[in-house]
Amino acid sequence: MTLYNEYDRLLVAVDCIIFGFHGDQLKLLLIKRDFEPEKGKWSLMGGFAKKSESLDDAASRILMSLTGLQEVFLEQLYCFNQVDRDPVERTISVTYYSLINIEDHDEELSKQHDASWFDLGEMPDLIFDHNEIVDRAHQRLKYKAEHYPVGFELLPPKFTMPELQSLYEAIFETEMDKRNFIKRIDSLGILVKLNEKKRTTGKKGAFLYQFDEDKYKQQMKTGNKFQIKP
Amino acid sequence: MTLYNEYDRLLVAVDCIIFGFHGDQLKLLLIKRDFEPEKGKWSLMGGFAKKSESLDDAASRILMSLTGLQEVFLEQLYCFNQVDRDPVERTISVTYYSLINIEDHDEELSKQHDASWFDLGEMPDLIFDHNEIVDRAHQRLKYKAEHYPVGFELLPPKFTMPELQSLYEAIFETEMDKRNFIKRIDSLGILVKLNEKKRTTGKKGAFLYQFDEDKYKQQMKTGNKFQIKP
DNA sequence: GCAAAAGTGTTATTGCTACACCCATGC
DNA sequence: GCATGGGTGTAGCAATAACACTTTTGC
Repeated sequence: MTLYNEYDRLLVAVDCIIFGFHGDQLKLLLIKRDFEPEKGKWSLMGGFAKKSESLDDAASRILMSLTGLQEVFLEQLYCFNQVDRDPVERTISVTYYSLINIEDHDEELSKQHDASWFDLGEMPDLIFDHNEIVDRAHQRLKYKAEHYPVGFELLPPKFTMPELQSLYEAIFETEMDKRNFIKRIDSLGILVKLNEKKRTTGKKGAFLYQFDEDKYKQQMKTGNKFQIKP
Repeated sequence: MTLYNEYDRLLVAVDCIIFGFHGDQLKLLLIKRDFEPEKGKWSLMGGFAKKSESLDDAASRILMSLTGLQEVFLEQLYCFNQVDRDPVERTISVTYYSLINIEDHDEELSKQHDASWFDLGEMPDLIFDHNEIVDRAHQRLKYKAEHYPVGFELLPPKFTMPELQSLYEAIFETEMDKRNFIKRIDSLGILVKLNEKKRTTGKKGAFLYQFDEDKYKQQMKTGNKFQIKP
């Protein structure tokens, strides 16, 4: 079939916003771009879509190539489509944001790409419209973390309540009362409290918790809704 | 410059989900497709992106060509990207949803496209993945209408409380208590009550209201948040 | 023994839900 | 005069927000 012949074909970039969390700070993994244009500037990790591959798969591939991670949280964010956003050629960018446990990523790989982590509040100027993309990703993360249990993706499997709280404080850019926070989390009925303490922070040590996927599904079935208010 | 030479270019479709509201029902404007493949089947209105045009502009153009409307609510929904979603050629579809006052659209134009309005609950089978697209659009509309004053886009400039309520009931697929509904709307402080009644429905007639953009902005400035709970 | 972070309950207020009767008018 | 849809208030309950002291232990 040779229908659709008269129409334009476009370059489709796939760019990834990679969130991590460490030491009370939301962080983003950025690369030093190693090709023209804008070689040497900071940028989101990206690549181009292939004809034989879905964009979802392309995003996975690109994320994998920088972090070594697969099967992590990865969701389409938005298609940025201004005509002149890339000076070389008309390119649209379909963006995906990812939430990873910062300890899991492959440091060797990220070194190869001249990548490094930046606090969300202290980002350099990025190429093209990437700063705008990051803003939108943060907005989406705020929404998503409020209504779905995605925060845990940014933490190790075992984490403490103070860690969880400071994660949400970083995402929402607010401060919260710790008693109210714990009450809210507790009432969700989706965590398991372990009989272990993490002793690295503080001197008393804090109990470790785990997110329990099954408990979460159970809660949703019974009509309860996940929600953490900012 | 001839960078980026090695990469694939893709067909980019732009499809529009056009919502309307009439007689207690959320409705969608669909067209009978007049070209192959799937000629004669029901479909969303769409077109292909041009190299020299942003996708936002393409969506406006496509919406305009079917409804005659410009400057109406139009927002990007999602990029559907499965490799085999269009059997002819690899095509990604960047979708936009629109909210229009059903009385405003140009019936001549829509006749030319063999378009007609369907209740959201009584949709025919659509081509490709368009049913899935509609589902996602409805999900988005639920979210958007809950948190932003977009419902008014679906109504005439002057509307009654019972009309507004049944709009929200249609969007959220729930029933609401009319006293609580009015209380909530009133407390937002964004409507102007007019000294006119609409007498077509019922025998008593219902007071007309108008949405006041300035009042809305004022309310948001003072920290109030728009929210209509389902 | 003291500094640093973890853990723990109660109260006041606010917001939300549930609920039933009268009103105005067209026929 | 009666049928139809429009309009109105309150009370009980649940969720939320505000708030301060004690505990543990590494140094």
